[in-house]
Amino acid sequence: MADPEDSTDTVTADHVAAAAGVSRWTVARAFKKDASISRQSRERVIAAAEALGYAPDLMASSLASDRSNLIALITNDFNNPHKLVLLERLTRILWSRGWGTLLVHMSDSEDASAALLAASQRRVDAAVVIGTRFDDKMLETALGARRLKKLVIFARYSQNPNTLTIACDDVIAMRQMADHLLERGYRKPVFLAGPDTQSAKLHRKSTFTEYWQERTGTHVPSINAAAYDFGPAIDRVTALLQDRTAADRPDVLVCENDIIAIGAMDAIRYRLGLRVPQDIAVTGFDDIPLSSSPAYQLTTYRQPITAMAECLLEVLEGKLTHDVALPGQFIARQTT
Amino acid sequence: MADPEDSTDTVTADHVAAAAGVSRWTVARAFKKDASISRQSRERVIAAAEALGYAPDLMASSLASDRSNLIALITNDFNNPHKLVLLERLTRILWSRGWGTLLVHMSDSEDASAALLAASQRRVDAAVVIGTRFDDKMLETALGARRLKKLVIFARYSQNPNTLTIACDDVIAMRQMADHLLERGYRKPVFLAGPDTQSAKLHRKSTFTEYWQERTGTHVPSINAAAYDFGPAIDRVTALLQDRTAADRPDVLVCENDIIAIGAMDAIRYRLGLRVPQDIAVTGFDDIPLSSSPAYQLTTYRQPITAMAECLLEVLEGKLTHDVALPGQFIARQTT
DNA sequence: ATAATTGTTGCACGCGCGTGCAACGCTGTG
DNA sequence: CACAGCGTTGCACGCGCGTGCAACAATTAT
Repeated sequence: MADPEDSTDTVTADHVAAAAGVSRWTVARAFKKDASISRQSRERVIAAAEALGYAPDLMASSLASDRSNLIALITNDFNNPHKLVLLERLTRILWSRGWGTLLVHMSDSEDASAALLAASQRRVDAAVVIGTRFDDKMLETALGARRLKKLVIFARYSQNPNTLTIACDDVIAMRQMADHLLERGYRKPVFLAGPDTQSAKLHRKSTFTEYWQERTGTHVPSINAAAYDFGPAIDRVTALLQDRTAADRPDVLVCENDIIAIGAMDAIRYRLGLRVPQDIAVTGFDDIPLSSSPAYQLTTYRQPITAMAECLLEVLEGKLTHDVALPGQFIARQTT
Repeated sequence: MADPEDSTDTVTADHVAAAAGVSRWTVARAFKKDASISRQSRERVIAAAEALGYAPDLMASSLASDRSNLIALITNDFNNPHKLVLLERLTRILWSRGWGTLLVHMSDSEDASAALLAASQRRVDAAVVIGTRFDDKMLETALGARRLKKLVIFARYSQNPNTLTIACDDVIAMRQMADHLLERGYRKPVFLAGPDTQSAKLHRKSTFTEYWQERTGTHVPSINAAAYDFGPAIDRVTALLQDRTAADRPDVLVCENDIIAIGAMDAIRYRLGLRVPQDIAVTGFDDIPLSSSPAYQLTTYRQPITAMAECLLEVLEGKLTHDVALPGQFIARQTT
C-alpha cells in the first residue's frame, strides 16, 4: 500500500481511504453505482474525496477492467455542416452518460485501417462511423486488420454483416417526399445524388426512383455530384441545366442531402438565373441549420438524431443487437 | 512473465517478445523512436509484431508513463460552421503526429468545471479550448477545481494568466479590413459583434473601432447579436435598419465573424429588400466554406489554421511557452 | 593484450484501479 | 446460545507497459 503522506499532487484512492478510515476498495465502491456498500461508508468516503479533490482515474480503471468507456467517433466528411450537428448531439449525449468520445478523422480508404488501428490502440469499447463516403469493402478490410469490440454505422446504411446500423428510415422518408411532390403537381423529377460509391447501396435514391416509377409509371433520371459539398453540386446542376429550354427542364431536383440541395439552388439562381421553386423546385435531406435560413427555406427531411443517439446508447450497453431505422420528420418549406 | 501460449485474443508485448526471441523491453524499444536498439533486433521484432498483429496498448502505456498522448478538444459553439473546419484541421494534424483527441462538449458555465474534470479523469496531456463564448472568470474557476497540465485557448483571446493563447492576429487583420473599406470609400460603418461577454476582451471590435477613429476621427457604433448564429444576427440587423432612410443607414456592416455576416446579409436582402453591396456592404471573419458560395461571396479574413495547429504541436511538445498571434489572409470578394 | 568506450539488452518495480473470493459483523430464529 | 442468512468489508493478484539502472556484448584506443 502506498504511503498516503507523500507529497505527490495526484490524489489516489489510497489517500481517500486513509482519510476516510476505510480500505481502498471501499473507496472504489463508493464511486460505483449499485455497489455493495453501507450508506454511511459511502458518505464518509465521498466527503473525504471532496475534501482531497479526488476523482477516479478512468485510465487506470480502463486498464484494470476491460472496459474503457471510450467511443471512437470516426468521420471523414467535414464539408457537410450536418456532421457538426451529429457530432454535437452524439458527444453531448454520450458524455452525459459517462462515455468519452475520441474524435478520429478518416480521410480515405488507406486511412480507414489506420483510424481503426488508432482506435483499437486506445481500447475503445466501440467505434461509431459517422459518414457518407464509406466504402463497405474498405470497412471490411479495415475490420479484418483490427478487431474492435463493436462497430456501429451511424446515420448511414451498410451491408457489412459485422456492423450494426443505426439510421433514419430512408424508405418512409423518401416515399413521403415523393407523395408530397406528386401532391404539389411535380411530374419531372431528377435525382441528385452524391459521389457514386461502389458498394454502398443508396437507399434514398433507389427508394425514391422505384416508388416514383410505381406511382407514376415514369422513370426518374439521376445524376451525381462529385462530393457531398455545395461546390461540386453547383457544377453538376449547372452542367445539367445549361442548355435546356424551359420545356426540357426537370420541374424538381430531389437531392440526397441538404448541402447538395443548397448547391443546386445556388446553381439554379446564380448560374442559370432561374427561380426556386417557380422554375425548378428543390428538396433536401437532413435539415441542416442553413436550410431554415431565409435565403434557402428548403423543403427537407429531418433525421431523428436524438432518438438515434438513444439507440446508440442501448447498443453500447448491449441491450440492442440489431439494425435500427427510425422515422424522422418531413419539413415542408418554400422550395416546393 | 505471462505465458505467451495462452489462448487470449489480445496480443501483448510478451507474445511478440517470445516470437522474436527477445525480452519484452526490447519489443517496447522497437516501437519507440530514438530508442537504443540494434537494427536487426528492431527488424525482427517488427516482423514478429506484424505476424501476430500486435500494436502497443496506448492505454497501458499512458498509465505506466505520465503521458497519455491525449488532448481534450473542448468546444461549445456548435452552431458555427467554422468549428467544423477547426475540428477537422486539429484532429487530422494531431492524430498524424501521434496525439489522440477527446472531443468534449462544454455547454455553459456550470458545465465548464465538469468538462475539465472529465478531461482530467482521462489523464489528458492538455486541454484545448476552441470557442468563442468562454468567460475568462469561468475558466479560472474551473481551472482551480481541476488542475490540468496545460490549457490552451485556440482561435480566441484570453486574459487568463494560467492559459496559453494561440490565435489569429486580430490587430493586423482588422486594420487591413479598415484600410480596405476606407479605400473603397466607405465612411459609415457599424460593427456587429457576437454576444457581449463580460471579461473577454473583444480584440476585433476594439481594434477596428479605435483604428477607424484614428484614421477618420469618427466614432464607430456597435451592436451585438444574441449568439454566434445567423438567426440572432438576422434579428439584430433587421431591428437596426428597419425604419431608417437610405441617408441614415450605415454603408457597411463589419461583422465579428462570417456566420454573423451571413445573417446580416440575409437580413439586408430578405427582410429589408436591399442589395449587398450596393445599398449596404458587409464583411466577415473566418472564411467559412459558405462564404465563397455564389450566394454570398463574402469579403472576409481567413485565419491561418494550419499554422496555428503547428504552433499547438510545439506547445504540446513543450517547445513553445508563450502566447502566439499569427497573421492570416485578407480575402476580398463581392460584398464590399 | 588490456582497458576504456560505446552500443545493446534484461529486469525489478510501479502506474491506479477492478475482479473474485473470503472473512467479517449483524440480525433474527429455533 | 448456536446457527443461518445477509449486508458489508478487506485483500491477493493482475491489467500492459515505462523508468531507471545494471549487466552484457561489441568496438576502439592504449
